[in-house]
Amino acid sequence: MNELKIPFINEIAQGDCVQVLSQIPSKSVDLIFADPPYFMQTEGELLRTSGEVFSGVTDEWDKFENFQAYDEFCKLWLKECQRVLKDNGSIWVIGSFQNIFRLGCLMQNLGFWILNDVIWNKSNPVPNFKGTRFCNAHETLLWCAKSKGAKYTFNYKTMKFLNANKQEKSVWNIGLCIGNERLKGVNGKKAHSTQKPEALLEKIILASSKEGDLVLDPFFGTGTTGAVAKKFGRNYIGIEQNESYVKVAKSRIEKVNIVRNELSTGALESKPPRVSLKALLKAGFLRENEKFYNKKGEFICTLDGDEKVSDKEESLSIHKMAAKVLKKTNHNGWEYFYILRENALSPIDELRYKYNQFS
Amino acid sequence: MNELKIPFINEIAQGDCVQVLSQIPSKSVDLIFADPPYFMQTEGELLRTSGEVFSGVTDEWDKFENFQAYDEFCKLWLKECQRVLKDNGSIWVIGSFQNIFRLGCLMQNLGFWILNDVIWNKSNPVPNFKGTRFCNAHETLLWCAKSKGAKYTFNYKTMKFLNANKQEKSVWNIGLCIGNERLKGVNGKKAHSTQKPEALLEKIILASSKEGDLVLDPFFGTGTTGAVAKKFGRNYIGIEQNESYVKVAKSRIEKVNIVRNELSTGALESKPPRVSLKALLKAGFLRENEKFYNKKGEFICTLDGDEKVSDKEESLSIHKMAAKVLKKTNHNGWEYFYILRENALSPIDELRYKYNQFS
DNA sequence: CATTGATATGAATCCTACG
DNA sequence: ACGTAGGATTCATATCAAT
Repeated sequence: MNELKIPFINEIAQGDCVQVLSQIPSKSVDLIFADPPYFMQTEGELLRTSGEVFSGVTDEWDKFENFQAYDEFCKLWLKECQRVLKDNGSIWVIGSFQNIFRLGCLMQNLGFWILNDVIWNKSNPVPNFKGTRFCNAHETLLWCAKSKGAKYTFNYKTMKFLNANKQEKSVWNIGLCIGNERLKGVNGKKAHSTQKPEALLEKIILASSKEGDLVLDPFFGTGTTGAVAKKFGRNYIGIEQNESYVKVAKSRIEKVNIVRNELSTGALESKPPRVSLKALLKAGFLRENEKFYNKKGEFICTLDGDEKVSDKEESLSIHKMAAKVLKKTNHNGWEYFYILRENALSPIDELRYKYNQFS
Repeated sequence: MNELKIPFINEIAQGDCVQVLSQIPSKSVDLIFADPPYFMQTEGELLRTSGEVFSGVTDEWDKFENFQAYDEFCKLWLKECQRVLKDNGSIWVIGSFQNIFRLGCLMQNLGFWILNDVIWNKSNPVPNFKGTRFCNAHETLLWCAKSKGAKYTFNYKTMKFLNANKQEKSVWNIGLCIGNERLKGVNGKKAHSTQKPEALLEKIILASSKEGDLVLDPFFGTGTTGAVAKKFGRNYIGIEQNESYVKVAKSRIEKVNIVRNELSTGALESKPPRVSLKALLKAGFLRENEKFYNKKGEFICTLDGDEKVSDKEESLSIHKMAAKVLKKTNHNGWEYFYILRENALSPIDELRYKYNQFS
């Protein structure tokens, strides 16, 4: 195995994003979350309807000459991200309409493969004070595999569990980062102008990483990614240029308590053991010529040899036989068939778990 | 005025999109809605969980060699759209993650100015059958002015009215086009693989066009844009290559009934008449040294000359005076002040409407 | 007629571990 | 790396038949 010496693990590297990235070995990171400058192109002051000045993003780090300069900057850090990402890793990038189309186009051109564009639908957005457009109530996240056809981690069942046991969709309703969660500077003002809510990072990390994975955030800010990574038992690397952000992030992450549960460990993703009929027969869990019934107790077919079942017309796998009965193309035979034990129906699905336990 | 001879008004031009566009005069169109091919890049067959083949988009018109070919195609029709659009017109483009980032980037590069990216959040999306990603439950619309700083139509109050009198946001919850609305071919199958819901076009047209405006759709399909344009008293031009789509669209639009109400006419957008205090005084609606009260009947200030009001400290406009009392920078004085008529408080806001009516 | 249940379907970048 | 067998996977609506 290649023992890569990866620097900055569970640390914050203060410095230029691309320069620090260049020190990280290729294919060493499982997950990347990037919240780059949005290049908002705001001009002048925006007044609230009350007449106060709205405190938006006016930071120096959000200023670029033009689209071309912004594109070039993004191409640099995106290429480095692609290099440090493991072949089966994935990357999330967040933006809004000012920059996300440039990022998406760039990423496609670089060979990233978009898995989803996820909409962060803000439940409490800043209104459009002047009534000149629709209230901009969302931001867009791009979730990409390293390349077309590349593998990636997706904890489908964990996401489903967190969504009232329904398949999670591409639109997420999450509130802004406000209240106690919003980090304040010594002056009582927000410490960072674009701090992301932990709920957003929790979903991202639980969806697309495993316990012990390494999560990289090249625009670490006040460290939401690091805090959530630590909370759920992931490792992190933070890169941040601004010293005051680094300071805030460090003390924040120190205070984080680790949570270990079925969500963070990926326990919900476990798959049933792969056991063959042959093995079950050999171990005595199935009998020769065993009769298979459906849930209602209707006789369907008989074990034929040690691999297939027969309905006297033909010999098929349990899956194909279940599908045949249901007039479908595919069906899971383990879930369809029952056998008789002590005059009662017993699901064959239990057998593979028992076999796995006792062997 | 320039009397442009615009062809194809309230007709469907059958032919190549760019070729037909080239026949339309520059700066002649108020609104464009474009639903181009998405370049879905699907491969092979997708099976439903039941084992049946899912009938997605396999049309020839959605096939392109690669991103470059797609980009070049889009650049051509987008440039023509920009040419035919009036300086104060706007354009909507719809897509999903396969193509929208390319379109957005292209449009920014061409000088279009993004006003909003609007999310069509589908209430009943097709699930992800295999559980491999988040269910793709939305599409993205780009709404752009012709250039930075260009004017555009936005019927803010109409949108607010339709959203339970709250400012409309950038995420719209709208269902898929199904049921009776979905046009069927003679075989009973969907006539077009990607027919858009009328609810979507209704919102777009009511938000960003005026009665009598000309709405262009360069990818007309089965004519949802034309049907909704006609319904709300707008003119349309449809461009569609496929003869069978044109046929369906024509008969569809013929059956459309025109609806004329406060939404379609833009009546909700009317602004209060601009009347000066001087004019009100001269016409006798205000008296010399008239006393101004707040809603509670508390005396606030006195008419000072014929342009300002005075609280004995200073002489200000009614707006600045209202703001001063409320300790704000700005406030609408017309809505704040009342006068005494027949021993009752009467809003001064009424005066400018009365003046307008009788003069 | 109201209710229930089975079936159909919608812009889709839709499997993976093992040999 | 590549082919193949095993087996895991769906939500909201509309329609229509059956009760």
